[in-house]
Amino acid sequence: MDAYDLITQNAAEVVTEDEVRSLAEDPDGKRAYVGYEPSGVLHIGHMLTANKLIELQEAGFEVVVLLADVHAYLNGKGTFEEIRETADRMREQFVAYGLDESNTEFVLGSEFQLDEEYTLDLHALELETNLSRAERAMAEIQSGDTATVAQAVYPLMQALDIVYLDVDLAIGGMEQRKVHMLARDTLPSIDEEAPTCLHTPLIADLSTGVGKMSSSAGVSISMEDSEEELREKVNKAFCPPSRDPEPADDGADRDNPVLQIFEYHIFPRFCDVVVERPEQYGGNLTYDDYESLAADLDSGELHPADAKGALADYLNELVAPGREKIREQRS
RNA sequence: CCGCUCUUAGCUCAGCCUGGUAGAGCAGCCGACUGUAGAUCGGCAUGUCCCCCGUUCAAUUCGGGGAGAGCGGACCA
Repeated sequence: MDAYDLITQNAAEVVTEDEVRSLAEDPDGKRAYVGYEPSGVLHIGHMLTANKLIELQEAGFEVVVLLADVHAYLNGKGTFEEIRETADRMREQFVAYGLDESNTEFVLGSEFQLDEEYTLDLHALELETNLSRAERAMAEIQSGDTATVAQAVYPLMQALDIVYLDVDLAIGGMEQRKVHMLARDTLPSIDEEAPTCLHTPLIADLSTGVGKMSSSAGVSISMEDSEEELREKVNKAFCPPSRDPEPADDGADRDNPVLQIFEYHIFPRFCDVVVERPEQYGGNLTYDDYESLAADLDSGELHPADAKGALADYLNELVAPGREKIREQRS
C-alpha cells in the first residue's frame, strides 16, 4: 500500500486531497496530531483516531497527542487538578492501547497554552472571529446547552495549537471539522498557514444505528468494559443483515454499527478475523479484509449473530491491555 | 441593576387557575416472534413535583422568601 492510501485509509474526509498527496510524497518526519480532552477512560471514539495515529506512525509520521487540559477546563469538565490527573491516566491508556510510547509525543496543553506569546496570538484570533462562527464550530463539542465565552475561545485555541505544535496534519473525528475549517479560515489572518486536516468517521449509535455513538448518554464501548459487558453491548447492537440499512421510520439515515466497528477498529488492527460458527450453520469463517466480511453479511452468508460473537471477541482483545492498565490505576 | 419566562419520571412536557401527595409521549427493563439487533405484539417500573417559610385538617397546586437556568432592557415600529 502506498503512503497516500495508508494515510487516507478509513478517513471520512481529507482537506484537501492535494495537500495530503504532497505530504504523502515524503511522510518521514512530518507531524500529525490529535487533541483529546482528558477523561478518565478511553472510549471507542478515542480508539478510532488512535488507530489513525498508529497508521500514520507506520507511514513515517511523528505523532503528537495533545492532552488538552486547558480545553477540558474551558469546556466545563472540572477543575485543573482533576483534569490533570485524568490526563496522566489517559496517556498510559493510549500506550496500553498500542501507541508506541517512544515514538509518540504526549503534550499537556497547559505546557504552552499559557505562555504570553500564545495568549497574544490567541487574542489576535479572537479579534478575527465573530461569536456566531465560534459557536457554530463548537456545536458538536460543547458540553451544556448554551455556549460560554470559554467555549467560544476553545476552537481558536485548537487552531493555534496546530501552529504551536508545528503540525503538518491535524486529525480529528468528523465532529471536529467545523473547528478545523475555522482554523483554515482564520490562521492566515495572523500569517500562519491553513492546516491540512483528516477526519475520521463517527461510529453510529450502537442501539439504533442513527447518528453517532454517544459517550455521555446511551450505550458506548469503552476500555473499562469487561468481556461480559462487551458481549452484552455488542449483542444488543442494531445489526440488520445488511451493509446499508433502510432508513428508520422517521426517515433518519441508519448505518450498521457492527460493521462499522469491524471496518474501523478490527480490521485495521488484525490481519485475519476468524468468525467462529457452530457446525450446524457451516463452521468457522476466516476473513482477511473488511470488504469480504461485509459482503458476506450483506448476502446472508454470514449471520449477524455470528458476526457479533466475533466482534465481541476481537474488541475484547483490543481493550484488554487498557482494561488491565485501568485496573492498576485504580488500585 | 431592572423586567419577563422556566424548574414535575432518564428526556420533552401536561396538570396547578377551581388544594385531597401526579400523567402522556419518547427512552428503559422483561417476555413473545425471528439463530443477533430492529420492527411488531404483550407486560412492568419509575418520581425529595428545585429549596425554605407561611396559610390550611390537607400544598406539586395558594402566599412570601431564596436558588438555578434562559431571554430581554438604545433607537425605530
